[in-house]
This record gives sequence, C-alpha cells and structure tokens, in this order.
Amino acid sequence: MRPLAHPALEDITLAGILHALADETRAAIFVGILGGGCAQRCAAFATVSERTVPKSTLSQHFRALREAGLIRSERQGVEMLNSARCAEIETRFPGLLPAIVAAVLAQAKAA
Amino acid sequence: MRPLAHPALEDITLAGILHALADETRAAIFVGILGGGCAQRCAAFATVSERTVPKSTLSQHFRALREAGLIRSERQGVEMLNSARCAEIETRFPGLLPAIVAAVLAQAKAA
DNA sequence: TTCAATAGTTCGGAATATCAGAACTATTGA
DNA sequence: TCAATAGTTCTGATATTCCGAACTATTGAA
Repeated sequence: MRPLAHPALEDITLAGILHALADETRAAIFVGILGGGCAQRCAAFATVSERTVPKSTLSQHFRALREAGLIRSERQGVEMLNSARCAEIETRFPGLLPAIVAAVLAQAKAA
Repeated sequence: MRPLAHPALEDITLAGILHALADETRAAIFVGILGGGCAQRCAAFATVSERTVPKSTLSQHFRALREAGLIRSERQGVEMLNSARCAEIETRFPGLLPAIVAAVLAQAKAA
C-alpha cells in the first residue's frame, strides 16, 4: 500500500478532471462528497444511484478522483476521509467545477 | 459510409460531453471550431497543438465529438463542414461549455 | 498479545476502448 | 473516364476498465 499520491495544484490538468468526471459513478461520488458538508468515507458510496459498486471498483474510482486532483484523501483510523479540493481548483479553473456540478444535478433531476 | 449520426438534444449526456472533451486533441479541435467563426473542415485540424494527427485518428475524433452532440457535421461537396452545437447545449447544460472552453484557453495560456 | 472485524488496496484476467496504417468510398474537376 | 481530394472503415497492436480474490492496515475486544 503505497502512500496516497495527491498532485500539486499546478499538476492538475483539465483533461484529467474531465476524464475523471466523465464517468457517471465518479461524478456522482464527487458531487456526493461536495454535498456532504464534511469529509466522506469511501464506503459511504458503496451504492451510488441505486447501483451497488464493488469494493475494488470503488477504490479505483477514488484513486481516479484523487489522481485527477479532485479530492484529497486522508486516513483517519480505519477509514479514509475524502474531501473535495474545490477551492484550489477554483483558482486554477475558475467556474469549471460549479458548472459541471450544476450539469450533474440538472441531468439527475431530468432523469 | 453510413449517414452521419447526430444525437437529438435530449439524448446528449453530460458524461458524453465530458468524455469527448477529456481528450486534449478533441478539446483543441472543438475550441478551434468554436473560434473559427464559420464551420470548419476536418482537414483544418490535420495538425493540432503542433502535433500531426493521422487522418484516421482525426476522423475518429470528429466522430466522437459528433456522437457526443458537440458538433454538427454536414457534407459540402468533397469536404465536411463542422460547427459547434453550442446554443443547443447551452439550453440543456447552461454555462457548461463556456466554463470548459475558458479552462482550455486558461491551460493553453499557462503552458 | 492475539484475534477478529472493518476499510481500503492491489493483483490478475476478461471485456472494452483507442490509435494509426492500409484499404475503401464519395464527390468534384479535368 | 480518370485522377485528386476529403473522409471513413477495417484491422491488429496497445492500453483501460471492471470486478472477484487475495492482501494490508488499523482498531477494539477477549
């Protein structure tokens, strides 16, 4: 288990962000973390959009979000607390995350 | 050569858009089409960001953008004219494309 | 201290997507 | 009719993604 890799702000790329959020499950997880108010455990998303996500898949989704720079993960005892790096990303790509989150919510509402 | 498939507005998904634009080359093409003022031929992007894109790859990129609903392609004589479906998408996901385009430009400027 | 339980991670193989060269199709102008 | 131009499709190599199984790390008992 290698230590968690979080890219520095200047290493976060637009392509990385878009790729990470292009997956419906990951987008839902990210919005869930954002909307949670506080840092969220991975297991909180064992079911997403009424679909069960296998543990290994879930772990890879979190890794993808982490490596894209979208979330920060810190071990807290036996679990992992994940929070969104919104403020940082806002300085680099102003308005990007709010627009994507709004689109996620708009689509969820439409469905 | 089957007829060109353009999704209806209601069939355009956020995931599709993000996936299409998560590729640097495709994002550059899309921004180029947008910034061109008029519809652009595919061949106009034979080199993108100082890199040569093989014809077949270029064709697949245009197909990806088309199937994501980002562009509309119409044959005009021997060539293909591509235009962005911005206005339509704006009604479905307000603010999304402007934010992504701004991010593409911001990142291009930073590099 | 040892053990079991919990939370995530990594490994491995099958399914899937992407890239680019080669061959193909469609349109136009000699 | 033919050649030239602009894209598309086919194909095989390469790279990703998914998920079950095995693994690691932390904690709270017994």
